[in-house]
Parts: sequence; C-alpha cells; structure tokens
Amino acid sequence: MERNTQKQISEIRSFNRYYTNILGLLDQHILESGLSLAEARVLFEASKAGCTPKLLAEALRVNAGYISRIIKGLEAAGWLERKPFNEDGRVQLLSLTKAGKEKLAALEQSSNEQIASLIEPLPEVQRAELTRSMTAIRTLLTGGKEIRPEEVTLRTEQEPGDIGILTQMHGWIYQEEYGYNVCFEAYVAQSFFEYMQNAEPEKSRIWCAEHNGRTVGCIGIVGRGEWAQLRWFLLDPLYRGIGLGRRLLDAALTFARETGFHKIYLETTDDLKDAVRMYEKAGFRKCAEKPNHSWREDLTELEFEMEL
Amino acid sequence: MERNTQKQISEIRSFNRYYTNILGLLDQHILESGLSLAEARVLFEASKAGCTPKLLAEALRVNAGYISRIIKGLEAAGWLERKPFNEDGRVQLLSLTKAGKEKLAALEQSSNEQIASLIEPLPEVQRAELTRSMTAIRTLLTGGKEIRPEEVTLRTEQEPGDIGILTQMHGWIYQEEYGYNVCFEAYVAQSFFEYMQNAEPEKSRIWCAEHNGRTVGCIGIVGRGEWAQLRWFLLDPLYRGIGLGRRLLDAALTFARETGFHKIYLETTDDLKDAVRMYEKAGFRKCAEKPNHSWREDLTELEFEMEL
DNA sequence: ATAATATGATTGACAAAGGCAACTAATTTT
DNA sequence: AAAATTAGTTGCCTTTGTCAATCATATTAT
Repeated sequence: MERNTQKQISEIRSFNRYYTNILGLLDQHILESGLSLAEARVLFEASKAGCTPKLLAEALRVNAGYISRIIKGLEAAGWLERKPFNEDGRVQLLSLTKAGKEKLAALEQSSNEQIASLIEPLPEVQRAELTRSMTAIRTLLTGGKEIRPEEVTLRTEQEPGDIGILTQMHGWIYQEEYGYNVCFEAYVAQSFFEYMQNAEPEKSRIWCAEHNGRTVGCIGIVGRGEWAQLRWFLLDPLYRGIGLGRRLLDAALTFARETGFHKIYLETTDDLKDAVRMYEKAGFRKCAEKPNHSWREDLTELEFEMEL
Repeated sequence: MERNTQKQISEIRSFNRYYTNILGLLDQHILESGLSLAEARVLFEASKAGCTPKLLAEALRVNAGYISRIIKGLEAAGWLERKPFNEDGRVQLLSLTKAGKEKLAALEQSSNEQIASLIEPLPEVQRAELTRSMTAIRTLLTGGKEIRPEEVTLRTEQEPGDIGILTQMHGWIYQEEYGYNVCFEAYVAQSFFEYMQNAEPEKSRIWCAEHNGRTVGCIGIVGRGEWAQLRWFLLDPLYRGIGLGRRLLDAALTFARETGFHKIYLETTDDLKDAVRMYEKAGFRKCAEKPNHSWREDLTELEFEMEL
C-alpha cells in the first residue's frame, strides 16, 4: 500500500473516532426528551410516507423483533398508529398521530437549537466550509447516488476563488477521465486568464453549478465580435445524468440569445461523447474537424456552430 | 434565524444521520473480532501511555462501573494489565500485555483494510477531497485546538487552483478580521495575476502551508530587480500560534538569501499587529508610513525593509 | 387448485450493555 | 484527627437488543 493511501486511511480513522464522540454528544439531548435513541429514530423515520416495520428495521439496522416492540411502545404512548396495507395483508403502514408529530417537532426543534449552538461561534465562512465539507463527504462516499438535483444551484461567477477552482476542476477531470496531460491544464488556466483580462463583461459570462457551496460544474459564454463562443462546459462526474448539464447549457444559450448574438460556436474534442451529444441535441452542428495531439495522442479537435 | 443558517443546520443534521450509519457499518467488523465496541475502544485507549480507568470513563463517556467490568474482562483475557501508580495509591495504570498489543494490531489491521476498501473505488482526487474535508470538519469544530503542527506541510505553489484558493483566503480573512472591503480582494487578485504574468520564475516563489490537503497559509517572494519583495504572508486564524508563521517566513527569507538578493522589502498595514511583530523579530525595520483609505477607514500603510 | 415456500410481523426467552448507588481504600481539606 | 473528596469495585437493576418459534398472508411450483 502506498504511503499516501496509508496517510489517508489514518486521517479517515482519526476523523471517525472524533465524529463518534461528536455524534454521541449530540445524541444526549434526545435521551433527555424521554425517548431512547432508537425510538427517536423510529419517530423520525415514521414521519416519512409509506413507512413500515420492515423498512424501519432496515433503516435502523436492528432486528425486526426489537422494532416491533418499539412500535408497540410508541403506539401505546399515542405517538404512532398503524393501518393495514391494502395491497398486502402482511404489511402495516405506520404514521405519526397528531401528538406524535408534535413530539417529533419538539425533538427537531431541540436538535436544531443544538446544532445552531454548535456553529454559533464560527464565522460565516467557516460555517460554509463546514457544510461544504459535509456535502463533499456524503457525495463522495455515496458515489453521488443521493444527490438531489434541486439542491444544485447555478450562479454566475463572481467570487475571487472561482477561477482557481474551475481551473483545478478542469485539470483533474480531464486528467482523470481522458488522460490529458498537464499542457491541457495550462491551456485552461490561460483561457480563464484571458477571460479575466479581456472579456467584455456584458457580453461574456461564466456560470458555476454549486452543491451546498461546492463547485461541481461550469459553463461560459465569451463574446467574440459577432460570435458567441461557448466554453468551459464541464461537470464533476458524480453530478452527471441528473439534468445539470442541460440546465447549464440552457443558461448559457439563453444568455447568448438575450445578449443579441446570432451565431455561436464551440471547440471540443471527439472523446467528449456525452458533451457532443448534448451539443447536437441543443442544435449545434459540426463544422470542422482536425487532429490535435497537444494534450494526448489520437485526439481530434471538433468545432461546432449554430444559429441562435 | 436566518434562512442561510437554517439550511446549514439541515445539512449538518442530514450529514449526521448519514454518518451515523457509516460509523455503524464500519463498527460491525469489530464485533466480528469477538470484542464489543466498548472493549475495542478500551483496548485502543489503553495503548496510550498513562491510561487509567478514570480517563477511560471520560474518554468513552460511560460510567466508571462499566469500565471497571470491561477492564476485568480484558485482564482475564490476558490483554490488559494494571499496575499501581506510585504517586497515588487509589489510581491504577493500565497497559496492554504483549497479547493485547497483538490483538489491537489485528484490530487496527482489519480497520485499515476496511477503510481501504471504502476508498478503493475513488480516484485519487476524490480521496484527497474526502480526507481534506474530514480535516476541515475536525479543525473547524475543535476551533483548531487539535492541530498537530507537524501535520502542516509547506510546499511551493504549483497546482493550477492554488492562486484561486489563495485569493479567496486573502479575501475572507481580511474581510472577517479587519473589515477590509471588496476592493482589497480585487487588489489581491490583481497582485496574483501580475505574479503569474510577469514574475521571473527563478527569482520569485510562493509557498502554501497545507494541512492534509487544505491550504491554510501562504507567503511569497517576488523579485524586483535588486530588491526582493515579501508578499502574501497570511495564515488561517485557526493555524496561528503554532509556529507556522515562523516556518513560512523562514522559508521565504532563506529562498531570498539563496537566490542572491541583498535587500528585501514588504508592504503591510498597521492593523496586522501579529505580522508586524514577526517582521520585526525577523529583522525588518519600518522605513515608511502613509495613510491608505482604499480598503477601510483609518488605515495606515507601512513599509518595512531589511538587508539580507 | 393445492402444496410448498417465502415474507412481514409478533412474541417469549434470553444475553449483552450499561446506569445507579452503596462500598472500600487512598488522598486532600478543614 | 475528622470530614470530605476521589478512584475504583461490586451488587442490583433497567434498557437495549438478539434469536428462534409462531402466525398470517403472499408467491411459486406442481
């Protein structure tokens, strides 16, 4: 095992030990509410539609017998009720009673207050980094499978670090996915550099897709006289297939139209299959094709254009 | 409560729920080793020097009676032994036996393997982001109190995102700590921009202080003919007071000397008390002073210089 | 259609986890 | 020297949670 991996493992384990304590501390206030941890979790899960004992046992990873008893207890306390499930007589649907909802609301309230006091001493930048880091961990460990597209927002580039982050993102994604060499990274850095220096602000724009403060995608329009150039269309691999590329492309094309451009072009390479498909679907047509070996062997540069 | 805070709280709670599950899953392999979770933690804690039952009870946050029983069990199994503590007859010192160390080593080994398989599917960039995020969370929540200085490394700036991150860092720290307006951010961005464009590579350099991949400080030398200019000396507030500023300053001054400069100067403002103290301690002398209101009211710009 | 099998939920019996309070022995305070 | 405090132990107890048997309903195979 590499040295580097060893260090990462040790940091992860150290984090796990640390966070076990944090979670333990945070859980204490639940016990003060008179509910056990498991009961609180059941109450929480049962607030979702279509909750059944089976699902609970899976979600909480405890055995069904225990769940059955917890349900019985919560039912006796008047917080939970069960209804038969029409489509399957074995199954029972669980739901919170009015009192149960109130109990849960009180619990949520105190949880919220507790977290609020946890982050209270932190300045806003640090809070933002905290939650961004949490989102990152969750997204990375789930392989992006739990991303809710509505949580990803588009904003136009404006913060000073944006360019750096976008450059970095181009660098690693193209390296990781297509094996481009470091010249590509330099080329991208140069292109952003040129944008910052020369672009006419009212005819050029960059959008960042952001997931809880984490930059996960981008696209840009650069005015070139008559023509608009579409550039920097890129998505973090974990954020593909959820309609985000479409949203970015729409934002860019809408801006280009509203700014008054009648023609738009873009340059890409033939190995960006997904992007090319999206360009074509959006109405772009290929107009030129030439080999370009500066970033990798066997690369063909493509040019697309479209009337707006 | 602000809208923004509410969203952050909800992200934190959502992360906590998620990570509770992760930790639960990761803990399972311990149970397979025949030890209970608490026993495994005791074994781990007892591997540190000076472990006592009292400390264990505090570290694990369980009551002393339970700890006493666990110790008895581990002692019976031949993994743990207790020795009287000379300075206080009530206290007993705990330590692992040879067999206990082996047991712990086996446990650690399987923990490591488990984490290794957790990150195995991730490309290196994502692993780096994962551990960086964990370090960030831990550092932010502990208010920096657990930073081990030897974990912070210096490297010279080279990655494409560096400039962006450094710009961002200048922006938020000066805003947060000294209330500088957005013009300052622009000024810094401009200064890095100029560096990238014009600096003579063999006479100029930027260093980043990095904590598990997280950029937490920087300093730079820019060659200006005869003179070296010291620039961008900055530390994340959480990373002050651990000798890191000294390390950065040393690195920069050593480079300036070795590069052959005989004179060095820097510009700063009078409200950066800590930095000014460090400059003076390093041998810099104030040589000019003039008001500068472009970043905030009541600001005095200072110039320092030194013979190398 | 019927028998065999699988699944969801419940229950009794039991084991493990862990708190509480009373106790001993050493130490510190008054 | 007596009183109070602290570290650790132990008996007694509750809570947490597992396992296997059981029942009722569904599904699959014959």
